[in-house]
Amino acid sequence: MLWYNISSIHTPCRDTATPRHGGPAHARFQSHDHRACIAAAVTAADAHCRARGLHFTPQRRRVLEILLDGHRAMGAYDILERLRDEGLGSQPPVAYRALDFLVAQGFAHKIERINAFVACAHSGAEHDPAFLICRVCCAVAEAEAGPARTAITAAARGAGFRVERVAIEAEGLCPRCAEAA
Amino acid sequence: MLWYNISSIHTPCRDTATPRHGGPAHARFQSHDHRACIAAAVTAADAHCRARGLHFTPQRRRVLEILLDGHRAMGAYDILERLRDEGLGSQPPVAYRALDFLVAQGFAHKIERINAFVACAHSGAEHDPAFLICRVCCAVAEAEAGPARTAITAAARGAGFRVERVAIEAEGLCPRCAEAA
DNA sequence: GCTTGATATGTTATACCATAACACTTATCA
DNA sequence: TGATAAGTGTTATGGTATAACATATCAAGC
Ligand SMILES: [Zn+2]
Ligand SMILES: [Zn+2]
Ligand SMILES: [Zn+2]
Ligand SMILES: [Zn+2]
Repeated sequence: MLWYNISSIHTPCRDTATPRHGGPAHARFQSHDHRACIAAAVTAADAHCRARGLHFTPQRRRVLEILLDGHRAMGAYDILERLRDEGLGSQPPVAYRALDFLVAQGFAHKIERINAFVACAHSGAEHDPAFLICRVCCAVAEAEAGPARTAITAAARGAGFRVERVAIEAEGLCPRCAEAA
Repeated sequence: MLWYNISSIHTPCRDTATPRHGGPAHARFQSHDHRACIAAAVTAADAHCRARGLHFTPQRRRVLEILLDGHRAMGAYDILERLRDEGLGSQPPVAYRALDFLVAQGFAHKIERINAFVACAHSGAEHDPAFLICRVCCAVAEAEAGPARTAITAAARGAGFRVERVAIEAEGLCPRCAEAA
């Protein structure tokens, strides 16, 4: 189970601090080599693209690194801000194009509930993600949705609907906030 | 299984016609008394509010009627347009407040994937909705998500996460578009 | 009735999210 | 090396949602 925080959404998390690796709150990797974990994910993405003849361009790579580095769900404009600071782009389409690519390749996921993006916790391996979103602190975790996906796919088949993708997003209380309440 | 169409979203359904009851496409109620079905849902909402001391105000009632009448997923601004035409409100908060109320009471659902709202197909009875969204024609159906919800709730419990609400939204091909393909 | 607090509405302004469109560059391959 | 596809830079705009504050309405107790 991976925990991320999101930085800038409407409510109730506008004022949420933006924890980094080793920071407060729901960071899961309290004592791992985050630099190495970023490198591993980027390397995996690189190999994936190389094998398929896709262009893992500097911009796309950098956006993935930013998502991995933040280790939390981020809005497209959060990412754009980082890119701008680094001179890698200044207009929304720059961020959205890179994010579209990363999502299409499975290196990142979009969380519809909060209009945010998060690096995949599984290095692009085939999987069915579900997201657990804390309504108090806005931390986000990626969980396995295999059984739930199977259930909804079966239900849909009964209605003649052919499922291609499933978004499962649960809202509730993360362990920390549940304990505080 | 209930089918709705949505009227104004980004892609790929910008140009989608806005089917009404008895109209084309995925309307389920091809031969029922839609006027009566609207009345029944409104009456149920009225009773629900009366029992709880909630104010089922004319605005809220009218927004529910609009959703029921359209019999499809609608954006907040679609609804606002209707309200404006009828002299019942002209600014975004008017629509959003009514929608927030309806969603909170279970009379309507929000579909995150397409930023749209739809009248509940079960007159507010306790249930776990999942939505099936056709990526070609943007039709939307409400299905039962009980087993899937159970699965994801169990998975979350394993992570110490306490689930309160689950949004399950499947994207794929509706029967009609699957057949056409 | 009148006060009072809670709830709902009217309105302005603004913030936030996402894409269309077009010019230009870079990569790929025959 | 010319043709084609893919990626990037940039401007402008469209679509979604809320903050904030003034006003009105409702419900309950005095
Ligand atoms: Zn993932
Ligand atoms: Zn939390
Ligand atoms: Zn009907
Ligand atoms: Zn369809």
